[in-house]
Amino acid sequence: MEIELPTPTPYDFAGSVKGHGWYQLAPFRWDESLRQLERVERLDDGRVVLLRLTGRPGAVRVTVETGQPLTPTGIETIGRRVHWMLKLNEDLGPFYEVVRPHPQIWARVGGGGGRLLRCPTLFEDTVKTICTTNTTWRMTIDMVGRLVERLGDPLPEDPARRAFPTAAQVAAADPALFSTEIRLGYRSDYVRQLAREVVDGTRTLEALRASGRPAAELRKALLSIKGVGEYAANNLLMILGAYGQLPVDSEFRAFVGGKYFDGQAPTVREMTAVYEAFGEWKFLAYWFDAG
DNA sequence: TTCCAGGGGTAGA
DNA sequence: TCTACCCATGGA
Repeated sequence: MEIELPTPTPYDFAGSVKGHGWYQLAPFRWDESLRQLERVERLDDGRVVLLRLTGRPGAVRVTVETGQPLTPTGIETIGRRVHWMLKLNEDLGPFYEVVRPHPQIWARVGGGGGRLLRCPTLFEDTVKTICTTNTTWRMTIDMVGRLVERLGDPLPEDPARRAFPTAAQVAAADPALFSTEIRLGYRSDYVRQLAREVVDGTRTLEALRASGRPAAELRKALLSIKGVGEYAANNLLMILGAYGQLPVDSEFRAFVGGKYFDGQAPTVREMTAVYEAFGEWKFLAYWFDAG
């Protein structure tokens, strides 16, 4: 069956999805020939379905591969999650205005990009962000792939493809599995602790997705997660739609140092000052400045 | 062998 | 607030 979600104007489906590496992490998969984003998704009732997303004029089409018809609740759930993942609710108009005078950045986002892909739950985005710290992107892809492969629910029609594990599934997993199979390194303890906190209710992670919360409040909550520091918190603020903080990591240092400081070793304060004029849109300005 | 990759926690100042 | 040191993992 199919669901059509109206999109803002301008909107570039592929540009937005591929503007960030998240589309390369399981259970997302990008089909370049079809320009289609796929994702195995576990619904609240435990059913596992395959979503195929494609850009249409004025809309995103969601094709749901499923043996049995979806319930109205299931359809509503999928629509809501896809809407969240694609950030279709955000008003990027002010961002476009701020970067319009910058030809290089404007060329990369002016046609409707900038709605960087996120996951249906903040739990998944947080786990993935932790898996980007102190490692290479290649290893992040592998770590997330193993997490999904070992703990996620299989798609009935193709059991090799799986959904992202729920917090309950991560919390209930045998700890030995992490060291022998999933191999997140020291990140395993952070991920498992977060999953336990979510399951036992001591951390109401998904509540942070509610709109209207001040960025400072979100930031404080995110930094209280073990394994989430400055870089990870600012990356998650971006995920949540707050773009006023920069993700200062080795990539940021290399890019800003190379482009604006002739390869010298500026301080973090000097580097972040480069994007000061972009105000509440610093993250996206940096992101598309870097390419 | 050593270094380090899209860092972060902790102890000690 | 700042620094030194440690942390699993795997590639260079």
